[in-house]
This record gives sequence, structure tokens and C-alpha cells, in this order.
Amino acid sequence: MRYHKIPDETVRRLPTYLRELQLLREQGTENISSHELADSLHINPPLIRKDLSYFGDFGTPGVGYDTEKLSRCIRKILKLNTSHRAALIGLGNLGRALLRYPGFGRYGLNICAIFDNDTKKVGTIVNNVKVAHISRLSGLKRRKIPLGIITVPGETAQEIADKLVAVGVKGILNFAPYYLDVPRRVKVITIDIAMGLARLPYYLPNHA
Amino acid sequence: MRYHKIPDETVRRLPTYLRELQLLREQGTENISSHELADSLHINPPLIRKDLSYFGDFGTPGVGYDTEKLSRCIRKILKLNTSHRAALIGLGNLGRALLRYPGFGRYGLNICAIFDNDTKKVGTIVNNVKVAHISRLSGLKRRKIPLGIITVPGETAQEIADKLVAVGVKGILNFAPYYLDVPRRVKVITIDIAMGLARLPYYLPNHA
DNA sequence: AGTTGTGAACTTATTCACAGCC
DNA sequence: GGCTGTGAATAAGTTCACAACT
Repeated sequence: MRYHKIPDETVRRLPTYLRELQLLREQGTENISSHELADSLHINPPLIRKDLSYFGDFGTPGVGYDTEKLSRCIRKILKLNTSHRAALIGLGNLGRALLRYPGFGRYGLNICAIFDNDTKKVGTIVNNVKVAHISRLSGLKRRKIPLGIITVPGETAQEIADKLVAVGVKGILNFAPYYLDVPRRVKVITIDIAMGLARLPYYLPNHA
Repeated sequence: MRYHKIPDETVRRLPTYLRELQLLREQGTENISSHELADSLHINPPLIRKDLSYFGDFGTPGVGYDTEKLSRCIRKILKLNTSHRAALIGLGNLGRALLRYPGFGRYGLNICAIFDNDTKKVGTIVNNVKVAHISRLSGLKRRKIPLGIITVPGETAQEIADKLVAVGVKGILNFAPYYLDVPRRVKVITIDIAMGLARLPYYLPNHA
């Protein structure tokens, strides 16, 4: 395999592959062809093969992919094989929903700090973590937590992002509907739920 | 403007433009150039102009775009100028977080039915809507609700989708981590939160 | 026979560059 | 002068088609 720049879209699809592979393993499927996997994800088989080929040769010609081996490899590519500590900022409904997500632990994310600006929540224990006030965020510095998850509702997102960067965070998962300005070295993934909402009516038939 | 097929990516960006325009209007900005708008969204100016050009000529050469007029036009394109009724299925933390979202009403989505399978929640009133048991979903048929929002946690998502389709829903916003098989005429937008989570560690520097 | 991995062809999306307008 | 709208050029992403392998 020669060198190729890895498309962002490829990285975006890897978690989907992983999810399906884990489902297959639970069902006892030990081997799968790109064609079968593509069918269940409703994409084309060569796309899967090309995506995987950027990272190595994981399949066996004439046979397919070993589900156990391939999911292990994808986990390694995505760095999900080791656990990463993350701080959650904003313990509203969305924050709580995230904490309950089984996927959280499954992807090796370990929420080891929670912040909120509501003094009623501060001091309570959630998921074995004591909730701290947002003003204590700067205290994270010495703990060298690599990831931050922003689930504050409004305009304070940029402010929080600045603090997270100052504290040495390397990646931010942002649920606030704003573009976050951060240094190049910090990766931001924004999931704006309202944006999905806003484009749904577009696809409604016109008479409706 | 000649006929062009409208790229999906264009539709995906329109809500972002709208969000920024509304922010600008609140700040009292009445006019903006594609360059300024592009700067604040961190994209290139011609992309905005091209995206908008698929739908008409909204700007004034030498001047820019009238923020009020342009947001009105985008709302119309996205069919956000009229209100749409939606059913919410799954009143967990995520469902509740969505109901609280101010963006919900802002985008003309009117949650007028809520379903859950927890009998403790059935009968309670949330957002002026009485929560019904999921088994009552088929009763929606005569109400002709065009949109469904799936926030059930697990594997039942496809089952719920089938019921929503049977009841005449035209669009589904799906938060469950599964591909939903529906007839072509029904549009599904899936927002898989865990997928964002799973790709964040990939971008961490290797030594971390 | 069946499947992978991959260069080449194709398709889609973005950016450029500039004519036309205010 | 400054900006929009857009065809043309470029870049990015996907699909095809097939050699190589089991």
C-alpha cells in the first residue's frame, strides 16, 4: 500500500464500521466480506475496501475479514484501544444523556471530571464523579486531561473552549451551536443537533 | 440562474447560514457580504455565493446580502417559515434535552405527541403534551403528523421507524445508532452522537 | 470460485477568476 | 471600488474493473 492522504470521510466512516462489526461479533459472525458489510451499512463494497486499505491489509482474499481482528484493528486506528480521560462541561439534560450512553465507556472514554455553573448541582456525585463549579476548570491543568466535552446550552461555549485549551485539552467534542476558535493543534468535532432538525422539513413533500 | 441539481452538502450548510444570520440580526447588522459571513463560519466566500445561487439571486452586487431578507429566504427554502408537527418517541434524557432546546420552536417544530414505553412516564404532561405509551403509536394515523423524532436508546429503532412510516410520517430524525430501512419517499436524517465520540481520540497526538 | 487491494475512470464538491452590476 | 453570480478549473471522494491471492 503506497502512501495516501487519509480522507476525512474515511475517518468519519470507521466508527460506523466498528459499530457494525461489534454487532456482528455479538451475533457470533466470525467472518464477513466487504460486500455483506456494505449491504448492512447501505454503502458500496469498494468504499469499505478502499477505506481500510489506507491503514493496512486487514482482509484475506477469497475469504473476507475476520470480524474480531478487524474490529481490533479499527479500534487501534481510532485509538480506542486505550482509555482516554475526558471532562464534561455542562450537566444539563444533554450532559446527563451522554453520561448514560453505553457507547461512552465502550469507546474508552472515561469521564473523570464534571463541571456545571449551577450551585445546586455542584458537590453532587454523578457517575462516581463529584460535580465541580465551572470556575474550578483551571484546576484541571495539573491533571492533564486530553479531552473536553462541551454541553453548555448557550453563548458561553467559546469561553469554555478557551479555558479547556488553556488547561491543555487536545480534543473537544462540542454540542453547542457555534464555531469554536481554537489553536490548530486542538481538534474540535461539533455535533449540532439543531442543524439536523432544521434541515428535516426541507425534504417534506411540498403540499404537506 | 440555470438549472442545477442541488448538492446535499449545500442543504446541509443552509441551517448554519441561517443560524449566523439570525445572530447578526440580533446584533443589529442589516447587511453582510459573503466574505464577512464566510469569515465567521470559517469557510470560503464563493461557497456561500454558490450555495445561495442554486435557489435564486438574494444579494445586491457591490453591497452584499440583507440579513433580514436572506434569513427569510433561507427559512422559506428550508420550509421553516411554516410550523410542522412532530412526534417524539423516547422520553429519556436525550428526548428531554431535545424538548428543552430553544432551537426546536425556532425552527418551527411543534412536538405535539410524545411516546415512551415506561408506564411511569405515561400520562404525565411534558411541554403541554400528555405522554402516551408506545403501543398507542398507531393511533397517530388520523392526525397526519409529518415528522417523527426517534430518541429510543436501543435496537427498537427500526421497529419504531416502521410504525412511524405506517402512520404516514414523511421525515424522521433518528438519534439511534442504526441505519433505518424505510421507503424511498421517507427522508431519514441520522445523528449518531457516539460516532462523534468515537472519532475524537483519532486526532489526539500519538504520545498522549 | 470467491474475495481482497488498488490504479484508473468517473462523479461530486469546492475554489478560482472574472464579467456584470450597484 | 466593491460585491454578486457563475462558468471553468481544480480538488476530493467514490466507483469501476481487474490483477493477485486463498
